[in-house]
Amino acid sequence: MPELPEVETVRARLEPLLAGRRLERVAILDPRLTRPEPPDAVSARLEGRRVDGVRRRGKYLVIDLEGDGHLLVHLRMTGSFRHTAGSAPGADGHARAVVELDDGGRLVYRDVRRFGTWSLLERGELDAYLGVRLGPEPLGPGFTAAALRSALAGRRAPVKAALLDQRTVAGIGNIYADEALWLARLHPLAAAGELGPGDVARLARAIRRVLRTGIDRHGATLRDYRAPDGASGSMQEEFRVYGRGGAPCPRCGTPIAKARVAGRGTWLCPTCQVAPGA
DNA sequence: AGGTGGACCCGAACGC
DNA sequence: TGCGTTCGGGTCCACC
Repeated sequence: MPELPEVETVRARLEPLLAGRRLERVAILDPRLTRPEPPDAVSARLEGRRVDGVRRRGKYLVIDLEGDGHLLVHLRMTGSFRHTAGSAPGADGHARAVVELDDGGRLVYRDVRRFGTWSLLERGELDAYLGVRLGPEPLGPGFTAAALRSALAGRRAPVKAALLDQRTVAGIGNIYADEALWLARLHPLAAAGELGPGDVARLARAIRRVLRTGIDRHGATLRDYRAPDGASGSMQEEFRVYGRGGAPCPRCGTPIAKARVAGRGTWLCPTCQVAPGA
């Protein structure tokens, strides 16, 4: 659900609301959110600090705080922010945290399934934390066909499993993995390490293209995902295979098939996406 | 060592 | 209609 394009959309909307603001009051309503840190300890360290900016790395939101602190937010499946200019009600049963800003604005963090996480990292901890978890940014200069080729080399896992591994490349989830593999005409079960240089080059291009389109469309709103102003994305209208079992492949008309790969629902065109060994 | 599958969570969709 | 069951999805972790 929130994958790179959705998180980037949230980042872009959050940045102007938060940059330069001071966090006056922070109420963490669900202790799961900051686990294993006690919620009161985290809110005490957040209160009174100014926000320097809001960045994104993979699917993580990085809220930079004065004094080299970083609030690292992962929305997982259903996390979302909702901003109101005044201290309007807003906090329903799924609110997990409420932040009051020094301009009178209020930010409510909601998360129906409670998988999302807030981690407050201090000086020097951020790079180590992200470094062991994330590969290159797919839209940054470090993500080239050669880089992807070396990340996939020798791996026997299905290429889809490798794409879902955030250390291969950061920010791809189930939806954009299926879309990128369709665009690159690769079967999700193809062994990652056995793709040819041309396959990998097509895949790298396809990844960048589906993610850029996702950002242009402000993400995909299937159920829960919303931007902080409540707006929906429209990327779901651009899906070629994801969730479209039985519909004709936009390239060849063959009905889209549904399979299970790496434990995930997987949609593909059985004609244009070449099966392994075929 | 690298890959796989279950746990976590809960609303929605599904099946009888 | 109403109830119980299954599904999904990102990441971590135990297991193979």
